[in-house]
Amino acid sequence: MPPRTSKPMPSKPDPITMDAVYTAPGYLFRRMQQIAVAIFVEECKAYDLTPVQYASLVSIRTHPGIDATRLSAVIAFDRSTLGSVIERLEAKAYIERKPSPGDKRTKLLYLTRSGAALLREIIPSVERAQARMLQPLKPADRKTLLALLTQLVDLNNEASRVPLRAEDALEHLGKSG
Amino acid sequence: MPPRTSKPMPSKPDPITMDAVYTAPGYLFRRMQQIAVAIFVEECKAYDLTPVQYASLVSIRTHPGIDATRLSAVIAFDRSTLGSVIERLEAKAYIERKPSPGDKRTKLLYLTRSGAALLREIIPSVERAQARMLQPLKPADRKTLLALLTQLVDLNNEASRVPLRAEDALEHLGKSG
DNA sequence: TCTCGATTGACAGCATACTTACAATATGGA
DNA sequence: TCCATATTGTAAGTATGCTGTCAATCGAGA
Repeated sequence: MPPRTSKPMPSKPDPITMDAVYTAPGYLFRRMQQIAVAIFVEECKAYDLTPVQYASLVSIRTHPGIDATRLSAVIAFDRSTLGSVIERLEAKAYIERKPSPGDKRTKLLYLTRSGAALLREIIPSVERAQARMLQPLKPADRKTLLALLTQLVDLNNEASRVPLRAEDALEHLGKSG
Repeated sequence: MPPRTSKPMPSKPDPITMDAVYTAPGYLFRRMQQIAVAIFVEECKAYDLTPVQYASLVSIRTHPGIDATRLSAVIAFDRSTLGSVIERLEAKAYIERKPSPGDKRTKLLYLTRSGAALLREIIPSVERAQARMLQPLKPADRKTLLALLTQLVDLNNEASRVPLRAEDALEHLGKSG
């Protein structure tokens, strides 16, 4: 509860408003990201998994044997950040790293049995979290917001430091040589 | 949309899609935040100021003599994070910390002359950055997105770990003793 | 007035998210 | 074949963003 002092307001010099911050798109995006992470963590706290770790696990399940660099392109993290994320997931025994037979530089990523199990279990919590983020809006507005955001993120893809390179960039993973 | 083709992938086993990630609101918020920061930093790189530092400077200009805890409420950072932000701003000589006459615990924050000057200079770059974030959308869609996002952030305020407590919570700053 | 609970700034620790740099390795072209 | 170039994982460094904890201080009620 904010302290509600009901004093008469004397002289505050020129109350320049905070609107330059509060109405800026960048501020709203940061706030919304903060809120989204808080909701995710709260809903999933029984599993001790962060949003980033969750996205990584889903990607590894979708692309078993992917390497770290390609994984970073698929979920739009930079390689450095992803390195420590992978370390933590490996420490928790949700994934395994195996040396690539063809390339001594790369290590291939696989879900462990326990990682796959966790993923199955956590999905309801994740869905609850995702729903809660948009809950306050009217259903029609949720659809509108998601559509506009999807569009904007896609059109701005190249503006980010680590653009998303979706599955198309990974076709060679399926090839034989 | 990112190139998310549903073409038949030959030798990939059971191509579980990434849609569970890509269409999740939380993922879109994270992506958009990434993009927004990248655009801000790029437009403002001549000034070496981050979005968070900018918001802090604006708040201190609006509320001269604010203390760190109240500043954290006004821009919705937690106190720990803000501590290091303030340190950096002080190291760059954009702000000063002065002991509070009434309360030995708090230190009051003020813009320096150089901080005020920087703020005046950087505003065009910040506005360019904010505009660029929404640029790819049609003007009507920009308005819609901003309106929905403003609404959502406000309605979800309490869900974040550090809810925004706007100027209303700061009335006592105007008091004399 | 005195004491207890709250507040404040500081610190340690963890987890993104980015930068640059580097060694090991791979690859393509002369 | 050999070399210039590129890629890969890793590391160090900076900056949010959160969790705790702590000592100093403040303020309100007994």
